[in-house]
Amino acid sequence: MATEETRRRLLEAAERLFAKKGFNATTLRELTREASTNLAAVNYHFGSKEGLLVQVLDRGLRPINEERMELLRRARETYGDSPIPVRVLLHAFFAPAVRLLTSEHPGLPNILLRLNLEPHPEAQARVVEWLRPVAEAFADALHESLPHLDRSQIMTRGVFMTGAFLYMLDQGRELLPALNGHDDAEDPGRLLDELVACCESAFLHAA
Amino acid sequence: MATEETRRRLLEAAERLFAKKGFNATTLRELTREASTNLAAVNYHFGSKEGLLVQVLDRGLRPINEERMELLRRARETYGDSPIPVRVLLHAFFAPAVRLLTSEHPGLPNILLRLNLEPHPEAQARVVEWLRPVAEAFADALHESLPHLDRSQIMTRGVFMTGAFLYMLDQGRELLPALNGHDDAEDPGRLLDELVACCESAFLHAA
DNA sequence: CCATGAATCGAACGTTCGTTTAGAATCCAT
DNA sequence: ATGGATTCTAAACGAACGTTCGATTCATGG
Repeated sequence: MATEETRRRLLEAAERLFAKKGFNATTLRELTREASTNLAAVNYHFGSKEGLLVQVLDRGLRPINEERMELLRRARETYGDSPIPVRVLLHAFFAPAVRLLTSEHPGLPNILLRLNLEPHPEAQARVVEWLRPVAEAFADALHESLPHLDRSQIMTRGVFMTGAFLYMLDQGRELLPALNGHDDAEDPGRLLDELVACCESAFLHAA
Repeated sequence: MATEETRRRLLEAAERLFAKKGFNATTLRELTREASTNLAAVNYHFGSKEGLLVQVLDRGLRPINEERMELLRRARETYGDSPIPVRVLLHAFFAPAVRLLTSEHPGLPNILLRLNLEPHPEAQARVVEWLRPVAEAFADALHESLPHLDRSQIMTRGVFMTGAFLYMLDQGRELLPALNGHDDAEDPGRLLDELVACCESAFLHAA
């Protein structure tokens, strides 16, 4: 058979179901039924259920981090040796994530949030491994632009930012319309603007 | 036997284990062993595993919400008919949570975060039921203090705020020290100040 | 056209889970 | 002290899980 087809269907079903019901609560029987294949397919193609999770994360996160680094590189060129404005840095960090996580991989924010809470050592280690260089690069750049903040404060606000970001991307499409009493689809562009503005304020506020 | 003693031990073991391993990943066998009682005790005292979760949440959240409303009432008295400063509102909302969630119920932020992500309909409905009047009261007060923001924007930033808050309280004790390279225990007071300041900035920033 | 390896399939395995049940132990009012 | 209600215990149940395995099907290069 088209050798990549089943893999792809499994990855898509996994992303959707892991986000909807959680990793542990998603059964391989349901997942493989959703992907129109056999129960044994996951273990054949990915070795194990957790191996499938790792591939789901890799498929979604790698392009985001690559684009983040590319935008940071371009900003560095644009601003030469002078500090890159905080707003630009935040935009470079958030824009790829907002774009890809609202369009191609809408389930990932939920999966990532869960990953911080549930112990999946292998998958967690992979995510940290992918994210660390990006986080370091942006923390360095932020430190240049905000010399009055020490690294500890930058990290604190970075965690603040990350939590707010993931929580908002995940809950934005359900909780917000419910609370607001209408269900006009959240405009990703508007969401990104709000996010960048909020985080910029959080970073710029007097220490 | 001292009729309340077993219940209390079960509630404490549940709060600790649900936070550490998650609701689904916590087995009643481990939980009841931790509470030095029998496997059947949970079903006897709480009807089911989910009944135990509901009681854990109630025990932790009820005092927080009561104290929030009390602080809001006092602020209303203090400021009379003039709008309550945003900083005061945020403090009234966060302070009880920070205090109780860092001392008596350190596991609750994690449980609450998970609850937003995993579907436990009964428990979720209870939390919403407890939180709704509080959220409404604070949203009203915030709307008076920030008339240039419409209700939708206030809710958006409230969600932003809640995500950041829970994520920070939960990750603050693990992720932050790891990222900062030292493990001095986070000072709850300092954490609260940072939180209020960040959120105030996020609310005050130009729309 | 057939042989070969990859891919799929049905079926079963062993484990673990939450819950139930029947009975023993304990407590308290009489 | 005793009888009934409350609380605890041990054991078992049925269900559902991830994984494994041998057989089967399929695509493909010789």
